[in-house]
Amino acid sequence: MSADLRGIEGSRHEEMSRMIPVAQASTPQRKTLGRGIKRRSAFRCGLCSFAGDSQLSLSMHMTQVHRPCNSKVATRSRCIEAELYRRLRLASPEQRKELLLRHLSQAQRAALERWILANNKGNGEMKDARRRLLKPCAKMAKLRHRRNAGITRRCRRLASGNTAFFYVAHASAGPFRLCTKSVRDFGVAVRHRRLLQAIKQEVSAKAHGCMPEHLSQIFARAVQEVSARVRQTPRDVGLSFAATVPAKYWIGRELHTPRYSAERMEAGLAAFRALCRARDQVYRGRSNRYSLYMFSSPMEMEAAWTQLREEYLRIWSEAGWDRKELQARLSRWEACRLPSRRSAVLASTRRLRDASPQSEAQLEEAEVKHAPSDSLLVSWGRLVGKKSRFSAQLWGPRGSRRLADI
DNA sequence: ACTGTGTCCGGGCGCAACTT
DNA sequence: AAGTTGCGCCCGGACACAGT
Repeated sequence: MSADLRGIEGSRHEEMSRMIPVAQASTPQRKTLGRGIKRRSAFRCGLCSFAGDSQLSLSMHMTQVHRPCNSKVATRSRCIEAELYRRLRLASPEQRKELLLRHLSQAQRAALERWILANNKGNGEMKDARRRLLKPCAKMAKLRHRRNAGITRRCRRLASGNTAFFYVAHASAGPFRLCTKSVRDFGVAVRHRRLLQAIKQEVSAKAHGCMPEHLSQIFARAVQEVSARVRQTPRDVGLSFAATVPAKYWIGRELHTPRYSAERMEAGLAAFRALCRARDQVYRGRSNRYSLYMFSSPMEMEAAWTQLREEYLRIWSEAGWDRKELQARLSRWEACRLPSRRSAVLASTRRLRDASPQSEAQLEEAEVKHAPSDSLLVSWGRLVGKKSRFSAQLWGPRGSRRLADI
């Protein structure tokens, strides 16, 4: 089976990758720096001379061309069928069709189809299908309720003593969490859910590779267009939304705006844009404790958090919430996060020390001096804006030094 | 009584460092 | 080189509680 499909690797992957658009891949602020991947001139492979024009083309290249030929492990990234299937889903239906027709032989198409049928059981929802491939047992309970996906049923006790069920449809469209008003009729909730799904699809179709600040316009337009198309006003379905920005590094969770009804779209989008502006001062993307500080220094992270925190407080207090309580809550969340932030810094410090022997003594001094105390992270906040010796040594004057530059 | 809102939680995916 | 691990990001769902 894999043998059938391996025929597509090599000469064809460049052309394929050019044709598949992928979210994030071309997003300018995303920096890709990893195994054999260098960022400088477009998307260039560090192991050969291949130069792709998107992250997808490069990752396809890495997976297919540099895949070890003796690998027998069927992990997600090692399974050709799963990988091809995953990437095809990133393309639009037209592009997918063209890719399949142009680049796969009949035998390969049949092989892929067999694999999809074997692993997918013809389920409509791709996401659950994918989960099912990975953990067959764990997801079965949810698949039984496939029809209910995206609709929450709530049981309420009425004054008469009887109970009644209400349904609320919800969905995510990028950073926006959408939900509708609760209704008694499940069929109505299903229609609401379809509307939300349509908005979601519209947003994801148009948001490929765009900057986060443009997402708000795309979202607003999607709500308008889809509502007009299905002849249901946002008011009819009681559409409301909240937007989120990632903040796990600082508080272990996302930050979100209050919920805004569709009538207050502009206010909600303004809040979202404000949070984005603060959040996007530093790297946004997948990273771990080792790679985090390749992109932003702790001081930069701290400065971004200070601003993000301020914006969050402003937005919620404008919505009528008590500022002191909000501050207390943020501090509580922050406190829970301090140990892992500290370990990230230590991991990064050790890594930089190993990579930069000439400054070893200085780094060790900094580590010994600061490592044992949680106050290190707290003190960063105070150091922001000052030219601290610590920051100057590790990350250079502008805090933009990377391992690759060392 | 009914509805809207915020919080919390769990699970999957992707990436990169680490270990074998 | 291959496999493992840890973690951030993303998403969906459940629930309690306050407001109308």
